[in-house]
Amino acid sequence: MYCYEYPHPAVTTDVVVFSIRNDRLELLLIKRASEPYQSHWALPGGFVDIDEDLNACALRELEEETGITGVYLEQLCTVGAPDRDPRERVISVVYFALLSEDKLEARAASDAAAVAWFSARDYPRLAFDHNMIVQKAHHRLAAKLSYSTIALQFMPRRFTLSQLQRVYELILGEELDKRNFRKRILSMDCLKEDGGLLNGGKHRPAKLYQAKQPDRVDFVR
Amino acid sequence: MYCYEYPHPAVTTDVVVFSIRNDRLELLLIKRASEPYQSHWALPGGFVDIDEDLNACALRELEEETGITGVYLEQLCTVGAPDRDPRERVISVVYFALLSEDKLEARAASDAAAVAWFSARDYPRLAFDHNMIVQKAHHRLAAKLSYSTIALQFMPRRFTLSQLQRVYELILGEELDKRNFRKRILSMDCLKEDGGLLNGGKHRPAKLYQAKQPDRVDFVR
DNA sequence: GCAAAAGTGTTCTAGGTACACCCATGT
DNA sequence: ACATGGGTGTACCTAGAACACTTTTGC
Repeated sequence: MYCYEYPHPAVTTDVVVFSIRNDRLELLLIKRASEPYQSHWALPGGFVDIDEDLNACALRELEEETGITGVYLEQLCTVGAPDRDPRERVISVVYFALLSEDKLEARAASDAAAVAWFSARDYPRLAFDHNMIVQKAHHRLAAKLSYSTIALQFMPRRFTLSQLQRVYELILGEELDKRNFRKRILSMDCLKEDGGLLNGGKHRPAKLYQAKQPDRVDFVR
Repeated sequence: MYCYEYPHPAVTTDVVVFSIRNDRLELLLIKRASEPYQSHWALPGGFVDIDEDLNACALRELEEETGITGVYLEQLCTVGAPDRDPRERVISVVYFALLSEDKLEARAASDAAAVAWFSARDYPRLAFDHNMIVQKAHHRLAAKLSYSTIALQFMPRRFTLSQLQRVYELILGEELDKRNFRKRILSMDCLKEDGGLLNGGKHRPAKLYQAKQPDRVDFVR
């Protein structure tokens, strides 16, 4: 037992994990194994250890519950309405994480009840206030596309400009002009030609590119 | 005594309060009355009550420690390095608040040890990780000037365009062109002419304006 | 040879920047 | 009358938007 002179809230981290899969923006959810909201879908997350940094907690819970590591992580907001969890007062520090499909393939293990990907435009009613949180995360993601290199976090090490354009289109929900897109991306000076070509289908092969700084998100424009 | 099966961190809110005073951007700090960091300057803030919403806590602590109410409040980030407070694990939800000078005059009471305003460009070494937090808040404030109507939160009910321009200049730290500034602000469609004039000094009186929606911060551009 | 995506430039438009003079008041 | 800040318009420039055809491959 751990006792305090004044009541203390519990603190959790939750993570909104996005990836591009099946030609759409998808969202990783877990099925809750226990009450409250048993068998409801929810964001992965859990309680902060008493000596654990907040983002370390987010990464640990993500790995424990979904097997996923090596993501880009960014703090989104902190929610703490007094009645958001029926058990006790819980304050949740929310992160959003972005994941490229190659990292996704490599680590598909899980120790949670159930883990599944959902379309970010069509997902079930979630536990707690998680629907509102996902909306907020989606909004932030779309906003950051226009003034940062954040979309590169969705890309595998090598990719074509058309693949990158498709990522933009899926997140923004609108088609973009190919020539203007290439002009703009290349002027950001965040990509380098890989030298390789991708022989995809019955058409001209596409040049492969890599991010100059795959682990950084830079502000541009 | 309040006891839990697992250890719980303490949760606080801290508030970075900015205002425009003495023709500069200033910052409200309190002098800590007790350990740790006794008699160091720090951000106003304190522990979240167990049934209290987070922003309600920020507003309450602000009023208790500085007498200030009626501010614009926005969540900035949450910090929680395990060793940031020597007493116990403390996670702090940080807000920033903006205050117009007229609200400031009206409520100058205080129940804290000492309260004082400092230049946002020259303030002392603060308790905890508060220096880093203030930097972050200043940065966010400057960024939001360019894509929102946030600067209006610094203005009294009635103000002139020159006064508003001065606010922009003080925060950004650079002079702006008068004609371009007026064109841009008026094209945002966030101001209405008050009808009144301000007879300031030995020069032509200035038109007074009011914010169309004084309690909202809108995104523009 | 045909279907399919890759790759490539120019024109137009709008918004931002640079810039100088007259106006209304107080002293 | 003069000193002070208030108020106004235009020319230029740059970045974003619109837009169509040739290239290279697989089948």
